[in-house]
Amino acid sequence: MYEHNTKIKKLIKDKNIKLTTARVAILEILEKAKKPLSYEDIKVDISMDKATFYRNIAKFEKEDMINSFESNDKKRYFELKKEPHAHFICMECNSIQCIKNIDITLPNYEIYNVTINGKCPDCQI
Amino acid sequence: MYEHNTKIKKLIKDKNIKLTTARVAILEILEKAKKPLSYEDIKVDISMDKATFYRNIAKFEKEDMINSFESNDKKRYFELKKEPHAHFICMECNSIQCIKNIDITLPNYEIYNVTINGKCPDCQI
DNA sequence: CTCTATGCAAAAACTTTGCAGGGAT
DNA sequence: ATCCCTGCAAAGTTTTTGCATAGAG
Repeated sequence: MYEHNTKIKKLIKDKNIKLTTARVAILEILEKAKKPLSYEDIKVDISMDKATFYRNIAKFEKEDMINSFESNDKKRYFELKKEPHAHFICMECNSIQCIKNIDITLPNYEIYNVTINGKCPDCQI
Repeated sequence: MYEHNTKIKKLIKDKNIKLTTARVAILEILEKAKKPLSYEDIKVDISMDKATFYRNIAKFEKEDMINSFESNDKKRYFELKKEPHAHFICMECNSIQCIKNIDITLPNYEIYNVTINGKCPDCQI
């Protein structure tokens, strides 16, 4: 079973955690999305209890498989871990944009992620 | 009344909003703190209903008098508006540190504030 | 078979809202 | 006198936890 996505399957098995339908489903959606998603975004596409969702998210974070951050709509957003980048959150339209090629370093600090709040180009009057 | 803090008083009157005990109290505490505070931090020093607190915070934000951001303890933190700077939030000890002298610009974006999550120097093993 | 994962329901934590009374201008 | 502000209580939102059952290895 779960033959339909070898890549996701491998992602899970490599961490020595159990391969379940719920886990495959969450990771598949995050992979396809190519942008951060919240529980509300994800639940549209899968039937899974929210407790299961959040418990799996917690496990994925612990295993360093995903990143999360909070937007200004009070929800947490999740994405598969990939090359480091910042997130821009527009306070007008609430859109989230990935900002690559941003270079932030602080001596002696280890940086996990960067969130920038402001007004995006589309929302400038 | 409220003669004890002319600066805060002026801050409020300049915005043409009513000068109330609650408003003066909140702004005085934020001014003295010199670092971002949450409702929980602030309520220790003043007796004020949380509804009043949050309604005034909403008004202050609308009037562009304060900044706010969310930490990873799920609470919102508030500070008086001053020169732009970033906030570093340590995921280990939950401390919040103001980072000045950081230069982040994105062409066509208007930046309100920047939050950096990671591990602070004290929490590196 | 054993141990982890899941679903359901209830709780938790922080913030917001409705409403009636109080206070600033 | 008018309108905005305040306190209280109740509701709202997102995330977490307890417990019994189901499922992966």
